[in-house]
Amino acid sequence: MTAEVKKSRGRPRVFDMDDALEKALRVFWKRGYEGASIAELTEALGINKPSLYAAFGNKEELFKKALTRYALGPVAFVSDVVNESTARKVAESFLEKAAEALTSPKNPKGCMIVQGALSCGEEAESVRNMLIMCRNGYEDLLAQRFEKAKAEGDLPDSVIARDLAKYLAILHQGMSVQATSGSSKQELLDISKLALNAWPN
Amino acid sequence: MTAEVKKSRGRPRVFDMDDALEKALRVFWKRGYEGASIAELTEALGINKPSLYAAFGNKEELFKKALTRYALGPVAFVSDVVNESTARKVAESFLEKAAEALTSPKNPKGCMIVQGALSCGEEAESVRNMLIMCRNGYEDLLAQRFEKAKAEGDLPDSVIARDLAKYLAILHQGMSVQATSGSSKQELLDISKLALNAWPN
DNA sequence: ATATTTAAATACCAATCGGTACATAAATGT
DNA sequence: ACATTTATGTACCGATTGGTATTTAAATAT
Repeated sequence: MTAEVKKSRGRPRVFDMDDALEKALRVFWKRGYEGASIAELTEALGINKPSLYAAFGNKEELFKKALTRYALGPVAFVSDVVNESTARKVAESFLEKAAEALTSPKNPKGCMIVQGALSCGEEAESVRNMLIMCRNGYEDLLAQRFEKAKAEGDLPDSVIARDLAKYLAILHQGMSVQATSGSSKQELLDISKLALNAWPN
Repeated sequence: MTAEVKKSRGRPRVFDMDDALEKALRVFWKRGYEGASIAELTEALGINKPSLYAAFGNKEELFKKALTRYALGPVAFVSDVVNESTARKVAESFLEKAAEALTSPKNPKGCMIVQGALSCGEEAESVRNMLIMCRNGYEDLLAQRFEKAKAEGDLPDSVIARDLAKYLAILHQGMSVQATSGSSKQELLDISKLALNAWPN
């Protein structure tokens, strides 16, 4: 049995909401929240404005939905890497996956959570704050993982888990900027290797 | 003798161009290029639109002038630190000055060259490219300094100067994002210290 | 068949965007 | 005194912004 039960009442939607959201995600990813106009979005989705508003609410809600999709897709690796067996491997894996994701030729360069609304007008402040929470969120995830590593004796007691997490977050965010400046995956991998020389024993 | 010779012909300008440019800089610094509207700029400068256009050309030219001022002011430290006596001291000084500049309570958080137009609409692409060139510019400056250090025997031949420069650039750019996410100067200094553990002997 | 439900397409909205025409005010040159 | 030059303030420009009202089309329920 295919799961799709389509006994919907009225006129059927002519576009696929999942496809549309993916397309919207890529516009926001490339342009940022402010830089993505409704006109560019509707053109990319191949639908008219009223359809977009009916399906997704408004621009901010569309962005939120795209962001959720982004978190579950292109940056899902963040929640994966904390399952690595050692703190060192978490860091290595995190940076490697980041270098890959930030420079993939299939996608816009850089990270949507970093670049989506770093500086913006007043009307985009709520989106900016959303992204700040996202960034702090994955940093916290890493910090918790490194706390665990300390408890397990995988990391010395002397290290500060939060510092390691923030170090990785800074590297990721800096690499995101670099990716939009033209750095290649290999360059980012080289710097990742260099950066890991700072890792505690 | 005060240098000001004011035998200007027509009606005198009622505002100080230097003050105005400083105010414009701070608006762009906080809001980014797209996020700063002409309305917000004229309000901050305390002048009317025609005065702004007469004095500075248009929005993009005003941004360029503000950017030049920014480069000569808040981020002049980049050209200073390369005069440190050793590569290690260059790196230490660079990161310390960056942490200070990015979190100063007197200024908007973060770096205008990093955040001014990371993601943007099509009409701001030229500004985006300007900022990319700025970022690559100071990275090049550091790379040259580290090449010199290698030639002097201050750094081992095995290190790649460009990698060290890019590492510092990534740290700076990541720290800029962190500053806008709420990180304090002390936090950034702590991470800087940690990051320097990766420095070659 | 017909009523009901939902989506599509067109056309429109006020507000804001960056940018200017134009008349007036304030200075200097002759 | 008067022409010239430059800046100011008001009022305006077309284009674009995010967002809707309204009509029409396409499906199901009865």
